[in-house]
Amino acid sequence: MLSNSSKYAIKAVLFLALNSSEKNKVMAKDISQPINVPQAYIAKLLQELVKEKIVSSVRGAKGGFYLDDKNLNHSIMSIVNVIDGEKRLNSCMMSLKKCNEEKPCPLHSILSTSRSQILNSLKSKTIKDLVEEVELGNAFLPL
Amino acid sequence: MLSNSSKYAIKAVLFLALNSSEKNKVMAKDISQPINVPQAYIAKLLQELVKEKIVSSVRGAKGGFYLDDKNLNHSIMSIVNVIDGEKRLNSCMMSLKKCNEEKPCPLHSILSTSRSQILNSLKSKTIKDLVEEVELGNAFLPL
DNA sequence: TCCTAAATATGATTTTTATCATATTATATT
DNA sequence: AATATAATATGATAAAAATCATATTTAGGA
Ligand code: FES
Ligand code: FES
Repeated sequence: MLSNSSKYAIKAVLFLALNSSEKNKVMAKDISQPINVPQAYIAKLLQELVKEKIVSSVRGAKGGFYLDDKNLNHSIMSIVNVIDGEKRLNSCMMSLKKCNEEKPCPLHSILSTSRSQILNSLKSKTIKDLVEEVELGNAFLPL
Repeated sequence: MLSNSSKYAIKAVLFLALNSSEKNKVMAKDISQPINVPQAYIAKLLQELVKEKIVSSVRGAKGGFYLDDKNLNHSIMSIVNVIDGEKRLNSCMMSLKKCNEEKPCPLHSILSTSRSQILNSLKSKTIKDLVEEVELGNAFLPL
């Protein structure tokens, strides 16, 4: 479904959303442990997100990663797109050249509605939305 | 979502369902081209399916692969399970240790219903079901 | 019984994904 | 300005997935 890297990235972003701010930056090494992803690995992923302006950062002493209000309004899909690329989730499930509505493969008929729901959720839900779920106690973030 | 291998395997099985029978076996090399998967690759995948009795085969002259009535009643999920293993589709989408209904991650809340629908379809739909869709002209099998 | 055809077992190679490591650059503090 | 700190750029290594290759086994036909 999602790559490991995307999953890690989402965890890290949510962690930042909950535990950082412009005046309270968090270093890679302090993200690594609570989300259970190796430091060098999460650092690299965060760098890609910074490049796409989904995460903010400043380097040097007192530096670190954080999310500002603009960052918080990005969709979950935008994270996945940066890390996994656009086509991972919408290619044909039977590996036809392309997923084709006019000439759907047999799996298309039975799976594409559910898949669209997933894609739509990922597109419409923002980081902020998920954070709210956690704050309301409807969702959890262990490891 | 599904691995390449699983997608290839499903294509091959559907091709066999439509073009083979006990008295009309099809060789790996004659499956390879129409489904657009390299011969050595599809042969290996089919061997795994034979081992799990999802596909039938006989070797030697006049041999080849085919599906019998029993084979046709296997679910699509059974193919995926043989090729990808059981946990590819139901692990936590944020890579928590396990997908946990009691302490769901933020993605769980928004995605798990759709994912369950996908899993249920894959479990309930048999090879025969999909073949019927193709025969009715509701689904297609190019490349 | 031989010969040929085809799957099977096995494993090698390539590509992609995941993971680790480090030298460089930018920032704050002294 | 000098130093320490932390991200960044870059690339190396490891593991997994995808792909390719081949010797062995089994079945049919001459
Ligand atoms: S998923 Fe195969 S055509 Fe859409
Ligand atoms: S998908 Fe994360 S807990 Fe179910």
